[in-house]
Amino acid sequence: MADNEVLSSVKNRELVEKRRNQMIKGAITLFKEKGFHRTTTREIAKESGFSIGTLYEYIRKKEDVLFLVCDSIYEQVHERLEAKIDLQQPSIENLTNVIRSYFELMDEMQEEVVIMYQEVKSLKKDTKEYVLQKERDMVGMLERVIVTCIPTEISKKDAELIANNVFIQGQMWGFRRWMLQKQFTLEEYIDRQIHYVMQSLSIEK
Amino acid sequence: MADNEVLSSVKNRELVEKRRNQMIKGAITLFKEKGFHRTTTREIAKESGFSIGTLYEYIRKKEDVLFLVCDSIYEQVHERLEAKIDLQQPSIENLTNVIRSYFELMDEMQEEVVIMYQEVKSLKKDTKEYVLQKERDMVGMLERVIVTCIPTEISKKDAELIANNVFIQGQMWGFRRWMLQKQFTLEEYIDRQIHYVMQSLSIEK
Amino acid sequence: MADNEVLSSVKNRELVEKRRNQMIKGAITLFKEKGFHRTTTREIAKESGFSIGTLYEYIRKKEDVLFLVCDSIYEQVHERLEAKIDLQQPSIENLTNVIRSYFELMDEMQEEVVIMYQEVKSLKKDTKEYVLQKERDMVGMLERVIVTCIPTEISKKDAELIANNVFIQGQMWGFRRWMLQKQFTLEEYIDRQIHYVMQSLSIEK
Amino acid sequence: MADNEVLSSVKNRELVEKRRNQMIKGAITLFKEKGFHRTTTREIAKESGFSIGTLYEYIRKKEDVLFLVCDSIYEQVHERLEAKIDLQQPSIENLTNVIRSYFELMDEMQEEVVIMYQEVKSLKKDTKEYVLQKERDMVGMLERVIVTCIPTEISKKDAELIANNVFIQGQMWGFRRWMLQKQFTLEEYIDRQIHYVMQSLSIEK
DNA sequence: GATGAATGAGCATTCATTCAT
DNA sequence: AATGAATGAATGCTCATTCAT
Repeated sequence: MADNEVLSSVKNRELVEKRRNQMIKGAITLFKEKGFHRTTTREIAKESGFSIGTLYEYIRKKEDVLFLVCDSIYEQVHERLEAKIDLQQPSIENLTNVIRSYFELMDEMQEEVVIMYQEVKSLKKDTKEYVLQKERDMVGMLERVIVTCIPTEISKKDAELIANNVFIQGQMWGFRRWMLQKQFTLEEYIDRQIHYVMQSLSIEK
Repeated sequence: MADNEVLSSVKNRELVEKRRNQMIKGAITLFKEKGFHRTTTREIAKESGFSIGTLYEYIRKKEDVLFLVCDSIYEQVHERLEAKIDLQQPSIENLTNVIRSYFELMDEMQEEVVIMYQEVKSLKKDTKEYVLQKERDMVGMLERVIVTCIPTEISKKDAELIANNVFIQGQMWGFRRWMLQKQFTLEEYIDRQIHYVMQSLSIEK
Repeated sequence: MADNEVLSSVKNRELVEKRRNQMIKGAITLFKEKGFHRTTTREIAKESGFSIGTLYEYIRKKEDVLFLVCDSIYEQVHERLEAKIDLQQPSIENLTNVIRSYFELMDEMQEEVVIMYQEVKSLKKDTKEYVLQKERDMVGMLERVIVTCIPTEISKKDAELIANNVFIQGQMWGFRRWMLQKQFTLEEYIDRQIHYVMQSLSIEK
Repeated sequence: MADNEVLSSVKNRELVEKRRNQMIKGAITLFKEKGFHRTTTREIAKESGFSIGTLYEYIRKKEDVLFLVCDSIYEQVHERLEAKIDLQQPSIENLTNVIRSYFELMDEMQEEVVIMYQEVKSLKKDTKEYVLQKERDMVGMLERVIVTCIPTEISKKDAELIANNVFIQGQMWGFRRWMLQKQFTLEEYIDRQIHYVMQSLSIEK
């Protein structure tokens, strides 16, 4: 984890992790409701279950909370997605499973994804770069699975583009829910999108 | 236009329109740089070429500026896209032209699109709903073109999904430029995406 | 004056001067009581007769108030001292008059002098340098009067040293009042100190 | 010493003294750099080599540290000056030696003297009175040496005034170093000032 | 209609001090 | 005796909004 990118006055490692988890949980709740800018540090502290003074024992700036939140979300997505991929042997079925898992994950983590989507831009250059790199990694993961699993040849660029498409179609389910979730069940959405992806990869399903 | 959703103390219609256009132009410049929350009303007034007092003669709340900006952007996109569509007779070529035009437009208006993307959430319920309706309209336009132009049958749902995919693929070119624009030229991007869309529509190209 | 070293959002020159004078007056009252660090910006605003928001229309940082205060005090001392000097023809009597005036001035402005004495160090490098230059100028004035008024020759260095001695003996009357003002009346103090200075300059009185 | 003016939770006398010396040393280092108000208790604890909790075992308030520091500085000055005086028989040479020693001491302890000069005012009434009494004592020492060493008669008042002058001329070397130390070497400064003092005392040198 | 000075609620952040371990 | 995590009052500063001219 990258918690250690953010400086803390408290030395006890375990405690730092514990408090930061409280903080991340509290902050996500609030960011969902009102976004980063409209959430005050006092609210974060309160929601996290400690005082404003204590909050600042574990971070240096309000922005650190946002970074911690973004980092944590990616960490979770990454971890859970990797779990699905690692265990499997390359095969078409495998590919569809991964994509399906990814979509399901995006469904479960809708709110978190929306936060990331809308707030990453508020990070300072360095930390933003750090978080975007994580996003690149995730797209990279999808790309690798695509390349590995399909029997046909595919150019690097095409793989990359399709990986990007899949990636944001997953996110889209969450941040365009007001449009999509009225028309589709999750199942339908996943089935159709996978169908089109397979077509793109010239695979009859 | 929906300028009249936002109340103004000034009665002279023309003047209101003129001032609001200055304001929108100024605000877009600033929002591109620093986002809505980090831009102050004073800055907006200055950039627009009038005083803070005058700014508040034409709006009621800071949020009104954001609404005006979002509305204006959609208006522009809508207008320019409609121009492309209206003139054409339904045909496959026509469809690809529309999609191509849309992608090109998204390229030209990248920054504006990013603003919309990241700031709409800051609008209050009512105005947000208004803006999102515009987005629905645009997706609807794409959907209609798809349905009209292809010779094959396609279900409402499939058309809708593909329209949504195209819609956000266009936006993605702008807000994921840090990823895509390093790998693709606009031409390449458009060609590949259109290719996949056509595949989805079972049209050999 | 150097008011213009401190930026103000308000453009009306006269108003700026008026408000800053209120501010300086209020701040001096408070700084006398509790010093710069223990005085809050809110207190300064209140004592000056306006709101905290208004205070910050006329300064950028709390430190600006201190600078304005220091600058204003020196300005006054300088002005009043110069008035005494300009009008007179060089003569021994003249010299004693200037020194006497200086001591009397230091007596009148005791509190202000104490503020300067104890708070200048809190200024940032640049502004501190600016204020110290004013102090150098004042010592320079005394030095010039000494050199001009006495008939005997005196080295530059000696004149400078004596000017410095006189300068701080004047200040000492204020900031060591707890010691001196119990033992001496102002008259006595001035007479004795002038006596010694004249001795230093080898002038029989 | 007056350490016992400041209450400590720790009972072991030796330990208290040891810790307080660490504290005073650390605090002086920091006060030189940034003054009392800008130095935090945490910094003092760290610089002293122990934790913030431990710091508060040996003092009650932050101001206690300042008192301890001021007291310690005076103690040192007093002690070292007394050493010079005690050993000598009254004589003119003796007087010049004491004054010379005092000036040399002020040179060595410049920074400490500046701290005292600028921070004593931050002490609460009682402790300030205590520290100022020490200053009176020191001036008294100088006064006594003057009276004792010169063959001529001198009034109490004149002796007091000259002692005060010498006292602050010594401090002035430190706190006006930006002005004086560019023009004079320590030797020159001492020689000239002693010369003038002797003149005041009507002693041909 | 235009201006810009005034307002004060609101926010991020700091830091002296306490107290359980 | 020593530690350092926790606390929250206090503070500098910002900024949307108003309103007299």
